[in-house]
Amino acid sequence: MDAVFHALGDATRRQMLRSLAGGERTVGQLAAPFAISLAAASKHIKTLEHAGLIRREVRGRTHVCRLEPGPLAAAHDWLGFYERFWTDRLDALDRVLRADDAIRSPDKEKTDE
Amino acid sequence: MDAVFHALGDATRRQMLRSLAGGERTVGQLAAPFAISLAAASKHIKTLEHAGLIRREVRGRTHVCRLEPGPLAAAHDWLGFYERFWTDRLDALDRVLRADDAIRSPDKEKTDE
DNA sequence: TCCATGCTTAACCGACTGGTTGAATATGGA
DNA sequence: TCCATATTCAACCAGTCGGTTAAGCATGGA
Repeated sequence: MDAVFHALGDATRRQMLRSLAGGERTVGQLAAPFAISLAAASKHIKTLEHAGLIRREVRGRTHVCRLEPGPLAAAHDWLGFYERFWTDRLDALDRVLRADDAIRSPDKEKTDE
Repeated sequence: MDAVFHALGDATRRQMLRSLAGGERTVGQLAAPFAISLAAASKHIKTLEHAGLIRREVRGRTHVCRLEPGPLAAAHDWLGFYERFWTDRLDALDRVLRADDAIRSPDKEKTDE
């Protein structure tokens, strides 16, 4: 989990994942959009691989990468735990607006406890 | 987004968020479970604050923190973009199992392109 | 066989990270 | 007023990060 969030905490790597969402990409293809050396890109890719976010298949002299969605799903689930906080908040706002609009009953924002 | 994922990329900070899911916590309360100095905990909290994940309210000499769900929702949404990859994968598995169970029609795993 | 291609590795650099300790700041209470 | 409490700030340290350049290693094709 540490490795996953850490890997996601870099815009270059997130863009690489976006690219991989379009299908398989070689290391060179992944590196192309960025103004960095191939060595630097290679490190980014290794970071993604280490986090389990991509899988690499060596075909001849090219390394073909594909998205590995498992860790993304795990991170999504982890964040999902907090879903009630933003939905609750919207519900609370909704209640306040509804009450305010109708009968003017003061209703304090209630943020759990 | 960089700051958010970076903040989440540390187990200590993630545990602090979990604690805050239970309601408001002071800096001291957030720091208590960890075998680190208060100064170190203060830095973690500042990191969470900088990422917009928490809000701080100074009450007298204590600093009370509360969860700020917005960036968590944003991260959740960002990951949601990839949802089709793990659901697709499950769908594919489902199709394979179903076909395998019924009529034995070979169906290659299809990972988009 | 020889060379271009695709990519990794190694060594290095400046910046940042997570941790420390010690001092500073500000509030609350006796 | 004086002290304890709650917290930050400043300086420091070792380790990691993202980047570089230069060299190395396979593979594919002429």
